[in-house]
Amino acid sequence: MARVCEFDPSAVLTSAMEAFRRGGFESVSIRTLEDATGLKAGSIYNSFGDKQGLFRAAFAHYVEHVLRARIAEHAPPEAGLAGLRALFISLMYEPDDGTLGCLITNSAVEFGGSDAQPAAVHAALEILADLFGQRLPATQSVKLLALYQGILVLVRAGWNKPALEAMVQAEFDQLEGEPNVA
Amino acid sequence: MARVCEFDPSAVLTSAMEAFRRGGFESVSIRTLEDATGLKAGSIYNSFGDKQGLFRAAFAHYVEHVLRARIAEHAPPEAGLAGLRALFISLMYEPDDGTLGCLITNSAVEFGGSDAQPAAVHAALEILADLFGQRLPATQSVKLLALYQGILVLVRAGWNKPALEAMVQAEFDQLEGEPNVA
DNA sequence: GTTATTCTAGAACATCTGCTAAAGAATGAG
DNA sequence: CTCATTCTTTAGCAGATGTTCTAGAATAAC
Repeated sequence: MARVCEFDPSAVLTSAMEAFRRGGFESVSIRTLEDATGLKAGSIYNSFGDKQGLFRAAFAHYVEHVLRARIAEHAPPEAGLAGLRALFISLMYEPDDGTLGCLITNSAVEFGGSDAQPAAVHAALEILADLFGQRLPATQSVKLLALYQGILVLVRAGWNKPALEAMVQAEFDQLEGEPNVA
Repeated sequence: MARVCEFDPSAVLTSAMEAFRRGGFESVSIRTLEDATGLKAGSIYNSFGDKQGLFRAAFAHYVEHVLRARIAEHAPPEAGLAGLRALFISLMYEPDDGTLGCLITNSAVEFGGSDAQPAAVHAALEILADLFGQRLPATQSVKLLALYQGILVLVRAGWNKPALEAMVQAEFDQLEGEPNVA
């Protein structure tokens, strides 16, 4: 019926996602996104409506292909607390030293000041909260959620990673030593 | 010898600080800072050199008058672990529901993607690390640092505060129940 | 091959960005 | 008062910003 798209949507979203992870929403320009994705501005607007639309798509892509993939890899349902431990440890071994940052954490901070915190951010945090809540009592699952976010902040800030890793190990040692009922 | 400044430096820095806490560095424009501080662009550049200079000054102002003041109020040296508990709880009772956010946490995230993470951010994190380190063993003090950052992310994201508060109470109950040696 | 439809390319727009230059206003030393 | 010095104000610049418009290219049903 008409001309077909030339680009690979998944590759484009991955590139845009990376750019947004690195610089946040505001300070990544359409020109930068052109370079990152290989698309021209016209095509971006044709495919995603506007910059926010591309961000929304990239955010969803992140939740699906980074967050959910990480959970599936390290902490599948049957892996229990050991899986959660592996999940936390994996945060210290990100490809580029973790300075890319987590798009969820970064967005929570960047949009936290505006009136309209995107619902997607809250929903993404809820995924982690649910994951922890299935394997630990309420207070401890909230603690893990906060710890998770805090670790990502510190990793992005370049904090000493061995110290963070030792802390995670000690924390899970304690968690596994206790009688815990979800 | 010459004309004297008309503005109150501390008030100006407080206003600028608030603007930066709300929106970060990048997305707060000089025009916004003019409105926030009451100064005209010319005066800002005359007094602080450039936008980064104003930010640096506002950041130092935050460390001195918000972070250090909060520590002095809730967790003076003699207050021990109970003081740290009060410090953490205070994060949930910020004037504007905490959506302003912590300038340190926000900056760690915003500048984490660039090559040059400002040294001031690391130094500010170190203040907290030292505070915790004086009252707890290493692994637990790192945990508190991460928890602190994570709580600020979650508060800024609008997360359920009573749940966070309960988590903090439980965590410190456990911390005080153990035999801890710094 | 025609044609309706969709994608791409590139230029262009209005607005906003950080920043500066020039002129006017206030100060205190002499 | 005089005058050098410093602050404040205003206007404006050059470049970047998100977005749109138009022309051209590719597709697939007919």
